[in-house]
Amino acid sequence: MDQRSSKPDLDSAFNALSDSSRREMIRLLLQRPRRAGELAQNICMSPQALSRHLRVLRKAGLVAEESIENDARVRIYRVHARAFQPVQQWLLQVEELWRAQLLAFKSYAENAQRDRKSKT
Amino acid sequence: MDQRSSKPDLDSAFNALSDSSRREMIRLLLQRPRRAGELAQNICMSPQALSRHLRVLRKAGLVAEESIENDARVRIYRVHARAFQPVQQWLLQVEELWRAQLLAFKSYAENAQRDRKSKT
DNA sequence: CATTTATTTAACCATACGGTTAACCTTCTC
DNA sequence: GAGAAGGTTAACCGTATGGTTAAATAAATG
Repeated sequence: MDQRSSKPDLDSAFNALSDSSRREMIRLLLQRPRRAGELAQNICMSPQALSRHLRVLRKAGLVAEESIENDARVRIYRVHARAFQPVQQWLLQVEELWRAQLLAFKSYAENAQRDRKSKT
Repeated sequence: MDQRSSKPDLDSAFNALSDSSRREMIRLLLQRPRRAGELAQNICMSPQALSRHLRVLRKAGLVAEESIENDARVRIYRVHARAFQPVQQWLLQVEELWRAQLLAFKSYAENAQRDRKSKT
């Protein structure tokens, strides 16, 4: 019955996206799958630091690593777009509830206005 | 020229959403604006802890507090839906780039297939 | 005015995060 | 095989986060 453990994927996904370097990495990996070193050049960060960011993204399921046949040392990173779906979905739900709140307020305001008119 | 300081709003927004308790608070506040105590009942959390979560949401701009005329002790919290827009927008951009990547792969695959056919 | 009510802030603590340096794999390359 | 290349992990350290208890604020209430 612990609420905090109900959606660990959303937690880690949102958390992974809360860092601008990681978002930039996502953006670069969306252009095309890249090697870690390639990212390090563009992000201007030490390979070690970048590797940790990659691990955060990997654990959140947002990126996947795959080997390449030529050189087994390098791993290619690719965005796993499916993992964004829960995030998108949550935000869409927010939008939906927001609209419902707007409608509720609108009808409330209209009722209040009608009540004021009938009172005078 | 510091990349990390370019989008502090997105950072704090994503970070604020990376906690399931805070997401639940958002959900409750979307149903209707509520007082802090009301949230504490539903979230099952000490008022102090909840207040800090509220501050995180407030600093991220996701919720706004407003006073109420009846009792000036209580503050009503309300979702500030506009603040979700940058987040949504960023994710939409991801989706867009993802589609571009899909198209690129598709054309690559088709070319490869055509090349194989023409070779035989 | 003292008390209760509603909530936030302060102080404290344990834990988590992020960067750096150094060490470690693994696989090319000679 | 020795060494270099490409990356990841380990150890360390400062700082941020989150919860708790206790104190503070502010206003309704008796």
